[in-house]
Amino acid sequence: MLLNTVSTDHLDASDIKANCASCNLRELCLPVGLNEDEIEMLGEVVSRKRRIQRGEYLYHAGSDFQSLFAVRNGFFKTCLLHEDGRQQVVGLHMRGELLGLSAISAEAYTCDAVALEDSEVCEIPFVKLEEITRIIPTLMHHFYKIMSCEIVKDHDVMLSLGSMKADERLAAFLLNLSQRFSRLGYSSLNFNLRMTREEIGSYLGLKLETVSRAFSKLQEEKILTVDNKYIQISDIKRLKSKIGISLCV
Amino acid sequence: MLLNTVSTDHLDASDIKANCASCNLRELCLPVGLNEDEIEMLGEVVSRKRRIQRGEYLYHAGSDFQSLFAVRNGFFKTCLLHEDGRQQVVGLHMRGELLGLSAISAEAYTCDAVALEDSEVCEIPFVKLEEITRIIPTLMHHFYKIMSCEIVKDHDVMLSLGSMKADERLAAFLLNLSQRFSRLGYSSLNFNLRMTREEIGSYLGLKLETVSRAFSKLQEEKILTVDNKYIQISDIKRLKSKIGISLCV
DNA sequence: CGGCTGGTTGATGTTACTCAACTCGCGTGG
DNA sequence: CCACGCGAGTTGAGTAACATCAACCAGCCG
Repeated sequence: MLLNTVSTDHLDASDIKANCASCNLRELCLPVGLNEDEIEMLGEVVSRKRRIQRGEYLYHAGSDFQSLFAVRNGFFKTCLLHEDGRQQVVGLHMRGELLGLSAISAEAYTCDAVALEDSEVCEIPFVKLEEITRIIPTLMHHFYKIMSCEIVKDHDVMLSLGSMKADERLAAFLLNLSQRFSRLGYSSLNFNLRMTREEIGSYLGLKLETVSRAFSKLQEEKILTVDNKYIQISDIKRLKSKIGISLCV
Repeated sequence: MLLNTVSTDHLDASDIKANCASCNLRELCLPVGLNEDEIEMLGEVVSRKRRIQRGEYLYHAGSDFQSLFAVRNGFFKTCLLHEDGRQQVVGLHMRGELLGLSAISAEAYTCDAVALEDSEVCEIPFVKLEEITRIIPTLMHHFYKIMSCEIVKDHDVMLSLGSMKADERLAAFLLNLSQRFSRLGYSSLNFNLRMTREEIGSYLGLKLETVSRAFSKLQEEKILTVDNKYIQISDIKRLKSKIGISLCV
């Protein structure tokens, strides 16, 4: 198991006032579509930046829900923990994405959020966000969209878990990552995985050995090159065809 | 395949003006927590009731998103369709639940919604709903909760698909149904399934034969009695222990 | 150096899928 | 009326896919 320290809730040296106006995620995160004044207002609500180290928990399942978090930098997983210690990864979250949406319904976090690398988040007290969504219709609309989008993403995962074979799931997973990296301006063909084989497996409903074998299989088929966590996609067309066509067997 | 007729979009004899104030789902559906005036406003927005026959589509994946739908009576499945014709059921929806939330992000429905029995829905034009959520903070808050709840439900399904065995998945599924029936005031121990073994299988990531075998197994273990679609749970404690404990093998 | 974590690969076991036969209930048409 | 086909469900036998168990390697850190 990971040797995690629980993230403390007090302000420390790593806490910095956030500023949406000057943030380079303006086009991806909550501020999408807002004018300068509105972004200023949103900036007032977004209370502060917080640094979270690799392996550290941003929040724990069951703890009191106060805030959403926007990933400003880094990579997180969210996971449900069984009584027996095994975990199901239910989400992977990168720059510009919101964490904690599932907590709104229960007024407590419903899963654990763990940093997969040293990360930075902006804390967004939900009560305040709710207030200003009333004042800024664009923001409310966008927030509805973000939540809806989360549901769509979950459906995609359900599709993958429910009706794909191991290598198809991995292909779908890699294509999804590829697309998200590309949206952030990174290469869509070469990237570093932030998570272990076990975490990928947990996300895809597979054991780590199966994930490893699926990687080897895709490599044998010359679709990609794997060097530990570094992935180079060499034939994205065939990678895509894994999802669409191999289902038609 | 089902011989479905596509639901038409024009008003016909089966369309009746909806009325939230007098609806017996007030405590479950959108009106939760609203006062009389607010419910009146909401009633103005909820445009009309629509009857959907068994097998009929409420909406199709890809078609223009205009409205959410509240299930007033009956039972729906939502599903994603593969190119090869196979489908993944991503949701099952009963009285008091909202349909179409995943469409908000894309401005088009992302899945098909099909009635599993003769049903009634209230149509809620989303633009109008959005307007009044600005005016009625309680409604906005509740709508956020509903969307968040949808995400939580999806996570539960992902947990089931990703890390449970066939009979555990079925147990989790039945317990979920049981709970939802009970919330609606129906028996939590005897109920009729509205869906076929194939649809259950699609929802749980299993083949219909496997679902059938899982039912037989639970019956052999004297946990429940199966008579075609009619289920009687005779030992709910052991049914529950299927999910918690058999994971610890 | 030795121990640890993360990853790969092989041999074997288990689960669920596939294919097939059969039943039951229902509706249709000769 | 019964024969028939059809869809839904159950059950059995054989098989494919994934899990499990185990050995091994590489990199990292104390």
